[in-house]
Amino acid sequence: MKKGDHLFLVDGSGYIFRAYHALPPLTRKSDGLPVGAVSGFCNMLWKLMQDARNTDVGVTPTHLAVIFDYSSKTFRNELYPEYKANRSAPPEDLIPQFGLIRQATKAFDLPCIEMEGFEADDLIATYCRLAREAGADATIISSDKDLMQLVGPAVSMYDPMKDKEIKIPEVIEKWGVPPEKMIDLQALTGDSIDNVPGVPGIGPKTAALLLEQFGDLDTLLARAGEIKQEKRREAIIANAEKARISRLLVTLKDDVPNVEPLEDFVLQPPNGPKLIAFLKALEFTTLTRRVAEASGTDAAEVEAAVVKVELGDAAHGPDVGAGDSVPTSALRGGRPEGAGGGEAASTPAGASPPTPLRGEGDTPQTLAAARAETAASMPFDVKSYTCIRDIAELYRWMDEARDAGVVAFDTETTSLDPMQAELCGFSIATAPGRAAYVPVGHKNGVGDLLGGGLVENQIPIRDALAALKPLLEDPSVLKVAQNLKYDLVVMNRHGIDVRPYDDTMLLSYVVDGGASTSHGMDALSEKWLGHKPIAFKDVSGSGKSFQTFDMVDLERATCYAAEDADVTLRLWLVLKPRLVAKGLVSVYERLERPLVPVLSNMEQRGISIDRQILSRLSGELAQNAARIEDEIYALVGERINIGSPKQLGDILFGRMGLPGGSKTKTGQWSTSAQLLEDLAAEGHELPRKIVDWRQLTKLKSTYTDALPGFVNPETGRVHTSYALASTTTGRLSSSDPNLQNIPVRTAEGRKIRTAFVAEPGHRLISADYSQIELRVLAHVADIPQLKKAFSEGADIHAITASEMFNVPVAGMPSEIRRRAKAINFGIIYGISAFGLANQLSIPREEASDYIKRYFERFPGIRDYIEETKEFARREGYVETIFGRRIHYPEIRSPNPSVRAFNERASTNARLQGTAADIIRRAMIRMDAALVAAELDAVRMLLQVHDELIFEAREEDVELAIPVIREVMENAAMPAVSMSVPLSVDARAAHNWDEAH
DNA sequence: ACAGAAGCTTA
DNA sequence: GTAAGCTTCTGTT
Repeated sequence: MKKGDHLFLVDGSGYIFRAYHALPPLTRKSDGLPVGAVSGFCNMLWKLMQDARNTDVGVTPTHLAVIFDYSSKTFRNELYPEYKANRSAPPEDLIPQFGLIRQATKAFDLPCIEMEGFEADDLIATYCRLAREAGADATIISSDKDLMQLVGPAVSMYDPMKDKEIKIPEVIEKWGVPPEKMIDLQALTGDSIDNVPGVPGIGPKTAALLLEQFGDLDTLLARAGEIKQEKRREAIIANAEKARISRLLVTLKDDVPNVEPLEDFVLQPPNGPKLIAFLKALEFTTLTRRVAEASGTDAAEVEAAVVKVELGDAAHGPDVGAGDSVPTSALRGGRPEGAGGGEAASTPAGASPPTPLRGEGDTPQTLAAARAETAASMPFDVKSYTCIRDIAELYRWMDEARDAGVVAFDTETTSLDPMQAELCGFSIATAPGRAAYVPVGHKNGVGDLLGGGLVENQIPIRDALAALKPLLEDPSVLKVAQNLKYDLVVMNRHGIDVRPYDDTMLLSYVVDGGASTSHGMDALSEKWLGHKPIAFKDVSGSGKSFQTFDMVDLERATCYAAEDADVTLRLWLVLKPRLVAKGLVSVYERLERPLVPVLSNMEQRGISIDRQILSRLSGELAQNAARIEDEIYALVGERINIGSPKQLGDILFGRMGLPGGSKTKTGQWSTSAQLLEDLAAEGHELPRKIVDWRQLTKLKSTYTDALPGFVNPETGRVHTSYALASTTTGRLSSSDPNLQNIPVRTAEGRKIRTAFVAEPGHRLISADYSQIELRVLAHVADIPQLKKAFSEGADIHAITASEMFNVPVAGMPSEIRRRAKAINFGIIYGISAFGLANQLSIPREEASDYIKRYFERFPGIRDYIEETKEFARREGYVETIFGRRIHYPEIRSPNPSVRAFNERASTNARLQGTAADIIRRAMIRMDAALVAAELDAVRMLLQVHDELIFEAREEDVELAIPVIREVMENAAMPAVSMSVPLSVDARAAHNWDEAH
């Protein structure tokens, strides 16, 4: 072996265990004897060997060996008799697979390595060392954390089941420590599976923290007395010896004697017929075909090998054939490869007769009432749903939907992020109780992880979508979905549009805005249908047991997915009439529904970020934060966790006795920035440093470190997700990542904005409304002075100050203007003397006096606030000028503080909600206006409440800006003619910072 | 693994 | 004083 060579070491024992346990329980049981792990293992080996011949692939093995555990007794048992003592025998159905995997390895003509007294991990460690010393690289095919200590510049790991490489950064990401500290970390945490004791009560997070603080295990144990947390300190002192033994147990032995020379591992082309004989014996038809194609062998000519299966003795030696043997086919019950999972239930003919939605006589009102009644009262029967696996049946359902004229539609995918989600299937409902699921991308368990492996008898995705597309785009059929934007992004990516449509989430948002906390389907179903649908996590699991939807067996998938469509259709039947009854149709049709494709497009476009800028910033922030950290430690005298407000409070106000500390509601000392700033102003050194440290670490963790992880690998851009129905006021919200709170206030923070960039040859255009909420206030409250000021383009805060304090605008002290500005914002937020006093750091009496004076000068605003409260109390809601209703069910609460809160929120909601409606109207019209100006290439990317960000070709910028301003400034028209002009500032630049 | 609190970012 | 979302810490399950 020489420099440039690449050794692959497959952790055979680890692989089979992991593959077995990764199978969902249902699939495993119904499959009789799973050879899924063996199939997955063969697929994986084959793929690795294919890559070796494909020089386009970056990492290609020149040497390969598969390593196994020999037996359970190793040198570690001498050290610690309890090692692996509580490990139970492998599950019965797993036992035969150990032998099969060894046989598979031999069928591939690959070295099958094991040694008595040593674990596979020790052999792997030894071969890694040998490869390293020869100047070669090594890749360990495993994801076992016990092996991560081996990772280094020349050694990486590869998780074949997640198709993920594990190098130094990945180890740090997962465990918080670099590979060379993994041994110390494991010594502290122990391992319950292997019965490595560790220190009780110390988990990976704490261990990483301690190692970060003390450097390594020996230092930690020597200086354990310095640990601040009592419980932790005691635990470590008491268990120091256990930690030392644990370290011996988890340290891999990289000098196992008498190992095979690496030269024996040189990768040879596989022996086609020999391999095929084995694969045929196990009925791995797909892989048999692939191998036959690749090796130019006629598979039909090859006779299946006789494969014996060991029963009994599980992780045992090379003498295959010991114990009773039976042919595999007998054990596998003759099932074809990978036929895991139950067959989905199909509807018995004649069950649940469809209630047609078209063709009923009667008046619209009684019809609607009858439909709503049916929808709410008819029981749910998830067993009655159909799983469509036949193209002719799918076409019959498409016809049925077309006849009904309304169809509920839902997609099932592998991810919450619609830009990365893969379609698993879709469901439709044509009448209450009549729904079906069409699986198109469900996979078998581990058996087919690397390449294909679709569950059999699914309609090919192309064919299914070809049948679906005409229905989704049929102008005479209404499609109903819950949160359609998600499904729209997914379907758009498959070249399918959806129109016309209704969205039950948005119907609920318009009908019940403010009254329901969530407009999610489960909540709506319980509220309107009195039915609790199957929870997603009951189908897909959560946490460790989570599996993507494509791994869910078809029966359960059908129950879940078809029920969602059924629920959606019934919700529509209930909610649509209520929309009409409450006179909210135009709010829904003008402000909500049309925004769905607009946002879908914005999300799909995404925005470019410059990762280099972020990574440079991240480095700078880390350095500066580390410097401040050291200064803080020096001032405090010990290495506290600065990120812990609890520890910080104890030090600042407890031990150091700084003044002015107030308590939060849980009895902790408050360490808010405001309070620390005050202390800093009094000349204390430490609070200033803490504030600075917090700013730097916040910028680093939330922005510079997190944003690059959101870059979509296919598009190279960041695609946020906008929620249409998550705020009470009508604003949008942004998440994953939130692009509505990118820093702007400080110079340091603004640097992050420079990383949001336009494509080459393009510019970002930022257009934002100036003082939109104050303008709305001036309009709705009809305040002459404010209207005049806005019409003249005057400085509104200065005018306010001038009115209140009788000082001329010219030469006004900035402090006076600042106070007026705070009052103006206070008004928008539903002012209180308490809040204003806090904001301005003045006594409450003084704040109260300001407010009084303000209302004397602007009596119209006091009237407006009083009218709003009265209306809200009487009706239980307030309205924006476009008729959006926002409910405040608690406004009549007997609790004065709850009531006061609702009063403030409702006065604010009219203003914030109206402003939100205005920018929604602008967004809805924007595309058409740009197209009309032949600016189709100008793309709206982001919305930040009062700002829109566009990307435009350089040559389009000049023309685009006036079009954008025009649309935004006239967005209220013609529904409302505002008595105050709206004003928009727009600017173009290469990055968001300069454009803003 | 999850939930709540505290803190910080935006409009 | 309004409206959001994300990270870290902390304690519980």
